[in-house]
Amino acid sequence: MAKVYTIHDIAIRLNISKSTVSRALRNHPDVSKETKQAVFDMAEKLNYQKNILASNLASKSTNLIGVVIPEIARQHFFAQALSGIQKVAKENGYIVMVCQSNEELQEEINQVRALVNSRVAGILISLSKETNSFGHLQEALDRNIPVVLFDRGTDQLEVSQITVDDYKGAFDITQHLIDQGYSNLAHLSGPMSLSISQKRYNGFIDALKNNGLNSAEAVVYQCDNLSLDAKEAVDRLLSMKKQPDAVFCMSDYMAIQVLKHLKDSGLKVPQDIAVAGFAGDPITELMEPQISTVEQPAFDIGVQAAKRLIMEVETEDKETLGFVNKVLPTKVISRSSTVK
Amino acid sequence: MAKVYTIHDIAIRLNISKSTVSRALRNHPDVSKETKQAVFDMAEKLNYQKNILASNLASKSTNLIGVVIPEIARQHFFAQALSGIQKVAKENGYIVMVCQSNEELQEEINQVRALVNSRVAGILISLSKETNSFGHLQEALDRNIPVVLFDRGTDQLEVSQITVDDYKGAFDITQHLIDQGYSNLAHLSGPMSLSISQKRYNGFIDALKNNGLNSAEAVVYQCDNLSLDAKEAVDRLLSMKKQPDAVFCMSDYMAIQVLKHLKDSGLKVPQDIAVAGFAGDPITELMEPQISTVEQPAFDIGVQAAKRLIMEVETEDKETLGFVNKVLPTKVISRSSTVK
DNA sequence: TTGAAAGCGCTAACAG
DNA sequence: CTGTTAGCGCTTTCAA
Repeated sequence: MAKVYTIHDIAIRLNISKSTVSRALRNHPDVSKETKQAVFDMAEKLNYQKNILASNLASKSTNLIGVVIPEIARQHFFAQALSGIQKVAKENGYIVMVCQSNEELQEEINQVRALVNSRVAGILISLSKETNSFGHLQEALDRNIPVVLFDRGTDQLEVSQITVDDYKGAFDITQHLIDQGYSNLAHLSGPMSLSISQKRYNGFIDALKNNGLNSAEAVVYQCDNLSLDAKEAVDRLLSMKKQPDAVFCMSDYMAIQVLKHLKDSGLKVPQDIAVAGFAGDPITELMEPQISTVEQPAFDIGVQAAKRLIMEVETEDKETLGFVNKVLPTKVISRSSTVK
Repeated sequence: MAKVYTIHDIAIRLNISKSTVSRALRNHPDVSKETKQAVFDMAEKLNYQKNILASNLASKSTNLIGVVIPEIARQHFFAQALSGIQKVAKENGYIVMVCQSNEELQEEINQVRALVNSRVAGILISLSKETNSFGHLQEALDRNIPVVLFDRGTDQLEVSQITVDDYKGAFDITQHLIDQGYSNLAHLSGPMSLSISQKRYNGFIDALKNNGLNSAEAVVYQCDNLSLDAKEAVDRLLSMKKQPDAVFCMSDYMAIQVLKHLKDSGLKVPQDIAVAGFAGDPITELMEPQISTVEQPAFDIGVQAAKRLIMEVETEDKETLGFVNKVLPTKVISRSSTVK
């Protein structure tokens, strides 16, 4: 087993003090050029690796960023956002720890606690669908650990939030459906506990109203579970007296499944019924027909959220920094699933 | 900002020593029941949270497990495996740090170094497609940090490996294609630097031979890049003098894209040409036609790899523990993309 | 520009 | 069963 060297070893060999080595390694301004070079050389020679544990303990700060997301699988969005986060973290010398809440509040609480215990410098989180209390996040804040919400936010917590314009995205794609001549729209929504479900629902409803359509009669099938039973949903839509001619799903994953079951039921998309999703998952482009969706700047959300978090972590005067509430634009991608 | 209490605070209040508090908290056998209770109560009252940094530094061990995977997005397999890893880690009191190599060796090296620097207890890794040197892993091993490979292994390193029977999976699905009456098979393989590409290729070739088919003439389109240019690949297959009647893709993601382009080219699947994938991604079931694939026990791979790693971490006598090389079974899922 | 000394919060012998 | 004493490896005053 290879010997692990410490600043002590370097100091001894160079016949200087530990403190000087420590300073040199951190490129501290008041260490002479020569000393620094000597230290660097020796560090290189010994393959010295700083013990981050000790460093963090002594400096009472860490280079860790905790990320909590509902789930990685099945949601291209989160994977993309995560990439954005990792890029920014890396550029700034932070390491990210990723946790999944599996859409469960209790699990989210556990993960946040674990992160706080690991003394992360800050937390980036996208709330689980069950999250209706925020004590776990407040605990982090109380310990002076900044928290930034991304994508799935809440107005019950005073923290920075980077989200997407879910309302407008939903409004726009609904308008798109109407523009395409569909008039009897249905919406498969997500659990109303989720801010994004609410906003997308509102966008849908308002677009109907805006076009003089009877929003009260609009068919809305609410799925408390994000992975809905698509077959059941489709059967229900098809059994209505006034069958919808278009269905806007709150997620691409729902749309993919709905599309399948509609086709299995013998309907033609988009002739008999149009299908639209939300998220901009690349897989929508590979379906037949290609599915119209609302593109989100997933990677950019990650980037912005991470940048903001790091700023909050590194700013002494949090008071005057305040909080930011950034809403990024969405864009309708019109494809053949909604264009007759 | 809330005060963060330490064992010192508890000790003072209870008028006992820090060491006793430390022991009590860890449920050390030789602390009296009463003392323990008192300590627990006080800890609870103060909302004491152990400083893991300090704990780890003092004990020279951590409860961190580092995981390095090629990429999270686009590959359901890794997300699933990760879930398995997290489950086991959690059950055993470990926290996992996930890193992506983005299929790049340099990035993989950086991530492994960062993990070693963070003093992880062990590393779970699925090699990037570029990985052809193993110095970075050797460095970890030299520091007595166990490394366990999962899914994508190598025979150039003496470590435990948990993989899937790629060879047999490929062999079986090729046999399945032949059984269905296809005789002019093509294979879209991955980069040969990847053990899984090699094994799947070998399985394919051997199945052909085994059936008296001319394996030398078999069409193999090798994609150095895992995200192949499906259009180009399809065009090439279709422009052959002797057009293949079945194509076995080394990944589901490839299969999905190939399916799309084949259909765009006016071919009927599986009548004109059959398409099979590999991985068992749930999305294959939602395609039209549903895609036949080779199911891998993704979650279980994660579970087994994590269990083994933890065992290696916690065993003093590594010598007699040795290494394990576990190959989990695969299963052909026959669907309509390969059944006329 | 450098060094000495104290300490981050915890664990781990060693005594008692 | 409990306390004392040393650290873990690094950062950070405070002096020099």
